[in-house]
Amino acid sequence: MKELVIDVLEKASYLMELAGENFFKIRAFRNAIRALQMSNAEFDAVVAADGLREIPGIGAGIEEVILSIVKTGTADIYETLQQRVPIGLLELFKIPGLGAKRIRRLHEELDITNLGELEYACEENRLLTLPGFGEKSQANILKGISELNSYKGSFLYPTAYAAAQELLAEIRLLRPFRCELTGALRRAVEIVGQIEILAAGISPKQILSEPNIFLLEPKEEKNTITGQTRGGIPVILHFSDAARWGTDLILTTGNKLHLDYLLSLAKTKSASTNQPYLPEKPEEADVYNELGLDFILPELREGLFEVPSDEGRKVSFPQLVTHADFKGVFHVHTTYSDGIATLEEISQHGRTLGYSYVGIADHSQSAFYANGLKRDDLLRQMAEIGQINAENPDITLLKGLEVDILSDGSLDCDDNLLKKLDYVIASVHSNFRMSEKDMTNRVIKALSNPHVTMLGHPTGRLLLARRPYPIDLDKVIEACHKYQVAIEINASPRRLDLDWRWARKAYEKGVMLVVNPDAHRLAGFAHTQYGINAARKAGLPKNALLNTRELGEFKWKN
DNA sequence: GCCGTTTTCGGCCCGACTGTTTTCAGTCG
Repeated sequence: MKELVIDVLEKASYLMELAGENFFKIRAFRNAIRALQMSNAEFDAVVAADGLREIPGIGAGIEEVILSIVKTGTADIYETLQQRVPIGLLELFKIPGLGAKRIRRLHEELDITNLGELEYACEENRLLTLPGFGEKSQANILKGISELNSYKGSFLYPTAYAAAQELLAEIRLLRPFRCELTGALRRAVEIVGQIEILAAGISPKQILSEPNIFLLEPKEEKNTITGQTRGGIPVILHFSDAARWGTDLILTTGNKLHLDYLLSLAKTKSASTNQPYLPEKPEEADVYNELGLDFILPELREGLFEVPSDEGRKVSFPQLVTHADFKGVFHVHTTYSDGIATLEEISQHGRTLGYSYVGIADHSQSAFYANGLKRDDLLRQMAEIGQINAENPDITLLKGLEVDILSDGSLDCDDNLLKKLDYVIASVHSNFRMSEKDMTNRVIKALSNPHVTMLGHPTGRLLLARRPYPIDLDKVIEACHKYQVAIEINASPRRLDLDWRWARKAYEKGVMLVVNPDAHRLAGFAHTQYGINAARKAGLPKNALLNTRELGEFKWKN
């Protein structure tokens, strides 16, 4: 319900911008949305207890709107706005460089009402006729549209995973012999195109006739059922049986390169067809054993690190890192900058999670948009951390800072202050459009500062939203090794940056890695698991991650 | 529209960059 409310409020706020409503009214809506997103309280319970007004940012007006959405699924203000502004214009906000004012002009002067019409107008050079729009704007818009199109049909891991778990639970109620998640989700890939599930001891017919299993446009085909979830995520249900469960689980888990590798080790089925095949076995491990391999974890099956470069040699992995190995996490934002949890709450939460330390790292001063910490704020925060630590001997909050790397590679905080901190994360948050060479030099210069202990989200990518900025990661990794700086695997499911493919390279070069939740609220601590998934995909053992060190075992610099 | 008072109306986050201008509006983080 909370998701629906936020969705309607968000759309309404964008429509208000396009309708030219009062700027501060729009901001009030945005603040209310943020307050709802950040609220840890159970939304339905708050509504039931008539407690919406107690959330700061929600007053009488927005309360009424929310209650209407809860009751009817929509609100008058939203319906009225839709009469005034074409809803298709909302997509245009996703194009970099387009905001409300320019979108409004595209609508009023070129009669554009959706993404398709805008693309067509660009192709006909009609944007050039508008004052304020030039060739570069038009080219950038076209580029933005083609990027958006390339994201279609892709879903972030957590979105697909949550929907898949729901579906799995519904199917398991029918008591199949076995039923498991498979495909890219089982391999914990950060972006997936579909949900795949393998079931045994149940027929397609049984599933199709079960009213509680929701599938949009279900189709039965060649021993599979395809369809979509409510959220429009494509689903494939595969069917197997007990005798060849292991084989089918491997075949559906993939990926193709991994299967090609397995097939290259397999026998040919018959001399006449010359087709290799995987042995039919009830368990996955039996198949691998038959091929002369140890069991390979699903996360590693990408046809990359698990495949030996020299034919005939076996690759073996050490025990991969798990959350149980974690002693603590770093990179947590608080109410001092743009987080919503207090230091006290974070300390308590860290203890609940069984951590012995939690690293605080708010934004530095130049991050105005995030209420970055000025010198005095930082000193005040450090004092408060000292106090909380004194009162809670079993968990330690570490004094840190996520300092902005400025355009020239200098840091947004002076060295005298930095040296007072337990650790420092350096991150790029501005001026992304630099040449690869300049960006690489910028970051390496920041790494050379002796107080920097970690490099934050090294490529700035936002999955399905923003491409990484150009940067020579080989050189950056080399510099991290030289200056003894750890590289962050940012566990936000939208970032997962450093990418696991590169994390493997950094590990092989002897660079320390660290999974950072980049939490802005208590619930954000749960993102750590996505970062661990990435670390496991990179084949990292416990000792590759700083998080598995005990407090006092950090050796930042030699 | 929300908030907090100087209690019923005034203030509400800022600076850099881009592409377009020819001095600046719009966007972004």
